[in-house]
Amino acid sequence: MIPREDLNSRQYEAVTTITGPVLVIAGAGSGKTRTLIYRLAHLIDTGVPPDSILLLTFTRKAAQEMMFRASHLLDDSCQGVVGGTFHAIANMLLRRYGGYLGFQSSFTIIDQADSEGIINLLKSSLGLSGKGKQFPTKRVLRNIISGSVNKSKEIDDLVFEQYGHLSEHIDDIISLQKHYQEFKINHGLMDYDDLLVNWKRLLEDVPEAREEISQRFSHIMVDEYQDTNLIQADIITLMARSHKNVMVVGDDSQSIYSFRGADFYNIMRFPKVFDNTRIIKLEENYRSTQPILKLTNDIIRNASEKYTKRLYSNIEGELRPAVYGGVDEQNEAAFVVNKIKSLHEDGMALEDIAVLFRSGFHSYKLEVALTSAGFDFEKRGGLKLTESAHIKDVLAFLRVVVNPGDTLSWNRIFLQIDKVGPKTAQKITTVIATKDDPFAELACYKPGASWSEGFKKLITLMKELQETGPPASLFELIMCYYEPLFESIYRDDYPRRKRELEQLKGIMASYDSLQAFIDDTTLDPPESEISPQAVKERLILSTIHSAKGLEWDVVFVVGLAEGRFPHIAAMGNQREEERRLFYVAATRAKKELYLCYPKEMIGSDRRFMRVGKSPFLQELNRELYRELGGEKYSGNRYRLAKEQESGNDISFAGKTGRRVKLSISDFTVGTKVNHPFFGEGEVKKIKKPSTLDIHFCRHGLKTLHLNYAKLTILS
DNA sequence: AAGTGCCAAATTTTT
DNA sequence: TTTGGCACTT
Repeated sequence: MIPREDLNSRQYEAVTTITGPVLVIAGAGSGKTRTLIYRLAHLIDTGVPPDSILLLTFTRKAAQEMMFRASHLLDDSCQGVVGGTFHAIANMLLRRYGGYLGFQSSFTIIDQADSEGIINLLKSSLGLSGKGKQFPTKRVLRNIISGSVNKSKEIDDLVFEQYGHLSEHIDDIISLQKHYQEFKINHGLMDYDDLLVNWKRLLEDVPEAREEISQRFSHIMVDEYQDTNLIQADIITLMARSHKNVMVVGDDSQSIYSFRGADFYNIMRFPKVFDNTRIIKLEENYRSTQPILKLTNDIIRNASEKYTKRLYSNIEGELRPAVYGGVDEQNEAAFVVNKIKSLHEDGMALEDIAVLFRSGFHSYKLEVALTSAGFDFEKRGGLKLTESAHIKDVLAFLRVVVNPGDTLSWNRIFLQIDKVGPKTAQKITTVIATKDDPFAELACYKPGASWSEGFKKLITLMKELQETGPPASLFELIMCYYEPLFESIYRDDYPRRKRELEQLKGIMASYDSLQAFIDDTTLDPPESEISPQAVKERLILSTIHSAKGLEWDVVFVVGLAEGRFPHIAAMGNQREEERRLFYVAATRAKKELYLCYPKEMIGSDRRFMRVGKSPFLQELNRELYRELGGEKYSGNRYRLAKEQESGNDISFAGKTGRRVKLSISDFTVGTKVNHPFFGEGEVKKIKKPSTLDIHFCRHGLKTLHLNYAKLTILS
């Protein structure tokens, strides 16, 4: 039996006494996932076979976390429980039942970049490229095309309201969309949306499959229900229709994936879809101290649309959250590094600290500062290993072996050959890929004189690859061919990429089915770091999106500046979503919360510009936080931090290396200098350790630090 | 017509 | 760090 003494009465009720549909609406840190896991335990205790229980979540991280916590609480009894993201489950089911829908025996799942690639390809072949101004941007187009899946009646609104000037292109857009769908079907490709659409189609159109699947999963539980889109909600409804053993858990204030079609109204609809739904509200917060909770409640207070929950906490603590305004990004980073240093010295484990930010690149400055201060960290969000060009190159070989109709991968392979450009590659691709046996076709293809040698090598490789062995040996074969090409393509950072390929080899070695490997690398791309479990004692840097559902003792949120957070282009509903994003970030903190922003940033025009604190910070009640900075950190301590930093890391001050390092004695009042951003200026004042006041013709008076500013002396 | 090389520009979030 | 455009070469 599983101990359940830490459940409150309502959670206990949800877990044990309720059968049939349950909707749990719960605030941040109220033990949503825990309730799910206890229910899982309860089901297993009462004799439900583990492998007939389906646990669904939205993100990979959440799925991993959930399964980890389940295994932690249930030990071996959770073996066989099926858990994962919607897409991973969809893939599993479609591989098994896809025949009912007339799928070819092999299909390849493609990622966002691939579908954009197809769109571009079609655009040019349909004569729609060029003069791009009137045609939708990549992102708009993507929304139109993928949006058609979830809310097709809104396409017209989207195009006409927001992009009214596109109305003359509506036929082009529709034909592009049609071609895109055809292209995918003809080449055995499926994107993320297709997985769900086909899953739903299977459940709707094929009664025997629906029956079998419903019986296979007699109990369904969904975490983060506010992140599901309409199709996913429909799938849940269809799957649970016969037994109604479904429990969903969500928090409307944490809905941050609407850009993907997630719709938190699904929560409100749930009781209407399932009769006799029991609704349970969990309002006690078990995560954060009262002062942090007060602030986070204040963040969401200003939301224009919300379902009021009054969160309360019984966790003691007096420390109010802190707001720190740095003079610039370096200073902001220095503050975070200093604070982490002192926390760590006081005995706080690094893995209990996290730094969160809006976008992947907001942490660049901090990453440099942390590295030079000797901290090891793990970055989450941003580029994944499988998204980099060299990995995709290698994967392309494997993908054509699995799915010979995969035009995109063929194209990628041909492009690697010297003297073959986009046109030639496409020509070969169109000739061979539509045939029944592209490999045989390839062997007969007559290459041009200038690149016949490389092409012959490719043919040899492809022959060898077809005599399939285990994935690891395929990798060896590919590398024999690819490595020489690879060295010449990526001369600059050859070693780093080489290391990543080694990593890929390690991952492949653990698979014995090539198909499984290909699917996993698309649905569940490995992080670029090696064995995340092995290294524990590490600080986490993460985008807020990837931090969802997790918690740390101490949380820093950086980059809370005007124009950066909320994102500059976010208006209306999107802006509300940014606010919820901020809410999610702040509610990750258990004991201490620091909100930081730089007062000066480098704008897109490569000039410094002053920015204020984020509007979300401005509207907060002043009494709920402490304001740090001013005296304490802009003074000595700040300079100290900067000097330590630059002392450890010369490359930061003069990355180019050719710049002679100037010392304070090289300057006198009146020295004319040049600065890469500010232009020409004149030294006005020399301050203590190595700081100069310089008047710039175009930007006025600036205080610059010698170790940082890339100054050259003009006279 | 295709391929190469260089410089400039931009870079939200994720299944 | 990767992509796009432009001029130049094959």
